[in-house]
Amino acid sequence: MSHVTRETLTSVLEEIALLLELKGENPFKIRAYRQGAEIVGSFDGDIVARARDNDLDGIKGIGAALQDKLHELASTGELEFHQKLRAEYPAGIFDLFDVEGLGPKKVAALYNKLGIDSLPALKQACEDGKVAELSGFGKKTEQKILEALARREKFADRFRLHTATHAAETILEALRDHPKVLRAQYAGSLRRSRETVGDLDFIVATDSPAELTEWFSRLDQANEVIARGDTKCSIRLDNGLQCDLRAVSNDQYPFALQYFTGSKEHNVALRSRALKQGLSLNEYGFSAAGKATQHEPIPAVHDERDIYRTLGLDLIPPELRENRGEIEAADEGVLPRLVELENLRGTFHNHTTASDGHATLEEMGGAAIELGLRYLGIADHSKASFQANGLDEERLLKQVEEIGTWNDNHGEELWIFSGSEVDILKDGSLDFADDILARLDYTVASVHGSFTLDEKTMTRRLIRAMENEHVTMLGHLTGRLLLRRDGYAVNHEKIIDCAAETGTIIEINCNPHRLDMDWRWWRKARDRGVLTSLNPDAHRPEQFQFLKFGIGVARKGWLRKEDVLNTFPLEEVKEFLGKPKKQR
DNA sequence: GCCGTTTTCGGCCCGACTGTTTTCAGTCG
Repeated sequence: MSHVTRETLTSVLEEIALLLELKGENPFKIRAYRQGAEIVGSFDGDIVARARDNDLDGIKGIGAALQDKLHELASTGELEFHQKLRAEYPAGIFDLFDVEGLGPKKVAALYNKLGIDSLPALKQACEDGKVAELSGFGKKTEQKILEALARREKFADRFRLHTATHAAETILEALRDHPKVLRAQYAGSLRRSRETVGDLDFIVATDSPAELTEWFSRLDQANEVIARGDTKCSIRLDNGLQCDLRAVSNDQYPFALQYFTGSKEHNVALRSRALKQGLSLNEYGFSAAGKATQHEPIPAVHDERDIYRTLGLDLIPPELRENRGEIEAADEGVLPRLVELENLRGTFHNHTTASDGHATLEEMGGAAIELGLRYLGIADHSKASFQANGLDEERLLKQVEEIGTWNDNHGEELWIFSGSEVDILKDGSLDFADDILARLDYTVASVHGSFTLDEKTMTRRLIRAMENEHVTMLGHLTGRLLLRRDGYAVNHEKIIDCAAETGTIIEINCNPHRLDMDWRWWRKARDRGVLTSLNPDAHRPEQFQFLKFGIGVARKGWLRKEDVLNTFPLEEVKEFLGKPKKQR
């Protein structure tokens, strides 16, 4: 029996939904499977064990049929219903859904009428002009499919935050400078601080929407205009990133901003709450829902806060809008006061030219002062990371001396903590002996090799490291590189429990390639009493800017100022690091 | 397939845009 994970359950449910769509099944049944996948994916608890034990009663959205199917899948590793559906279509057909402009109806037509079952077959059929002949298709559709196929080979379909943020801020600035724009903001997953984004959404309030969409389509950055109407325009930038503009009236603006910020799941939950109050909510406003018996006046709405207030909720920060308990918390008035960039007083885990950084200790210190930080933690690589010019004991102790000199001269302005990003070796031991580590102010323990251990062994390896008195924090927990490499297998729950027991901090690595540990785990970790540190892992001064991405992760993870070590004043950090780990 | 202080049956979010049509289906968000 193959090993069943949460991922197995969600992907099977999603695949069933797709296959049912191909067959032209009842759309509501299809949605039930999709929602089932969503619920399983974000379930707070060991959903795999619950499914195996047939203990799924009372989970909203998982009815009798899905319970049976999940139980069968979790206990046997297979699901007959799924296998049978799958056998009706070739495997390559799933790739067709990824082509822009192709949905279930068109994919079904391509397969049923032309036998197209793979991307190469699709390309060939378009080039032969066969696709244009199908009813419901035409010359333009055929051309667009070819373009979409070419684009797939050339561009990524998702983008990391530094790329997306840079483009978004440039365009937002231009929008706000436009004389006909009253208010403007970017919405979508970027506003929610997701770890990667698929496209950018801009909302503007204006009295001249058509003029704005026209202007947007002519932006310098627009490599291609995908669509343009009187209220909506989509362009594609040179790097393939799609940007959508929605132009609305000033009255509609808060609704459009709320709606397009999402998430979809959050909005669905919000709308159903509105309906219970006799209100219908969409991207343009509130209206009376159902049989309008006697409708109370709908309160005026000027901004997002008013929308939430009308629904009896505190304003929910965009980062929390994932339908993971934020609506309930807002209802009870117990939303956390989230940490902000301005709360940060220092930062740990930064590199210098001593290992693989591009700036000297003095340059990094100078940049930290310019940023207004009160303290800085240096943590260069250890000797096992020879590819990164890791420090041996001698060079490390020399650096400790240099930092001492810095503190003698500049400590009043910027205090530097001497540390090490010490490698966790394959067996969980550390790259430096305890007596060396004891001479440092702090350490970040990270895995830089032997990534392919199985989950149990990898988890044991990390736990052994955390049990060391001298390990202050764990670096980039899973080693993932977003859009490039999955993290190594590790049992997050056990790591979080161990961090809580041993008093080990888990860093949020703020590098936009990592953003590790993932935001989805932080609320749980926080509730167990685990502390984090927002670490830019800066290899050059500009990379202190990564802190803003880490703040996004922390906020998405429901973290408050008091959950983040580097919001503490210097004296408190010194006191904290001076205490034995267990007492922190 | 799921759900129920309107319902155990009959609902389930919907508006904008494009392309293929000749009044609308499909896709997207």
